[in-house]
Amino acid sequence: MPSPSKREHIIQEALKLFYQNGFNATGIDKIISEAGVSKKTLYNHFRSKDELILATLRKRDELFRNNLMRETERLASTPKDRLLAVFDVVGAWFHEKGFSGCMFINASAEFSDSNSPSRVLCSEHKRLISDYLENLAKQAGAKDPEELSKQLNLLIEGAIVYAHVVGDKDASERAKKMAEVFLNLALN
Amino acid sequence: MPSPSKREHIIQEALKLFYQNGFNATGIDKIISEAGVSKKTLYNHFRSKDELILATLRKRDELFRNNLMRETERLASTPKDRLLAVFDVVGAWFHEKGFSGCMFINASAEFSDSNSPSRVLCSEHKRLISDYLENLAKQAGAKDPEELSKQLNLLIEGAIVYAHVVGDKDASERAKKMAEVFLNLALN
DNA sequence: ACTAAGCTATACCGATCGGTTCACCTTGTC
DNA sequence: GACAAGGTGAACCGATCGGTATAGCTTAGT
Repeated sequence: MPSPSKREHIIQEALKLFYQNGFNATGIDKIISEAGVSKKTLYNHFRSKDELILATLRKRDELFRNNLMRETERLASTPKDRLLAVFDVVGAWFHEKGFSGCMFINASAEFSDSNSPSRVLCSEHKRLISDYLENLAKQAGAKDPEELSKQLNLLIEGAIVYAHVVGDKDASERAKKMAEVFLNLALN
Repeated sequence: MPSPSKREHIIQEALKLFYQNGFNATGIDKIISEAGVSKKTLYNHFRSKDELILATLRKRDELFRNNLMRETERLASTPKDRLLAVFDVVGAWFHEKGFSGCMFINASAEFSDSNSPSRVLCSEHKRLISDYLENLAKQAGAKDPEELSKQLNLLIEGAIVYAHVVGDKDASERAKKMAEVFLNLALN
């Protein structure tokens, strides 16, 4: 059977290239040369480029959300503090070199069919983050946890766009201040 | 000299295709066939695809901001009301069929070099919208018009992403309610 | 009526796209 | 030591990419 570690390695390289240069702009040849793998091996693990993209997005979702939760819970201990700490985590992300916006927003920009597996995954990713926030909001005792989580999520998306398109890396701080307002409104 | 109307027509078709299907995914051949124009004519008006993209983005910026201002000023008469009406205008945009997010966010996702002319234009577009909001905020008597405009802009970007990626077309209403909070804080 | 310019249509260019095929090499297993 | 499986590297496929060249048609200006 094909080696799982090879597969993982291909996905790792695809992650970098797709994120840095986009999906359509990144060719299969670039990926295999960067991964140091033969074309046949790649197509042994993935039926097509589309499937590789899908696997890459799944990996990104996993890594991103795991990191978000881990860092959020490391920075703060109460649910309320954590709902604010989320903005510090994304702020640190903005300042990472190589930051190129949200990979799922980027993917949604490139794939026009909103029913395609990739687009569905993008939507799912956002929903899962919203779920995490909603859970924290519940624990914090918010009146309407779903509404609060959607508000905070909207602020996060706005900050990401601002950081990426306009280059305002401090957008997370503005969003955090705005989040405090709604947090206080929701918690009493 | 090349006919300006031909040039305009090419840009119109490019606008549709680039917006609906993305920049890299839209080939020159598709554009000329859709525009009913020969390849030579296109390259008579534009040195390269990059230049056509740039001209298309400039046109989009012009059309989008003109429409935003016109509709905003049609829907409301006082500066404060107009700052809220902006969210109704983008809400109507979300519900248009063929809505595919913000063309400048999409372009920023496809072009990785943030110093490229296209990316600079994207950043500029967002700044010009922020300027418009700031002007309204000033007229409304906001304490810190620049801060308020950036807050509202961030809400707008968040709503756009939510509407496009998640498909929640009512994100503009949530953003509007959130905007009211900051509007009231800033106006007194 | 002649000319010059802008147009169309088509063929063509080299490069690259996603994907397949083939011959060979390496590796672990019985 | 034979064999199967997964790997490599390179050739190859048809299609498409952005861009150029050529030949002929239409139209406006003098």
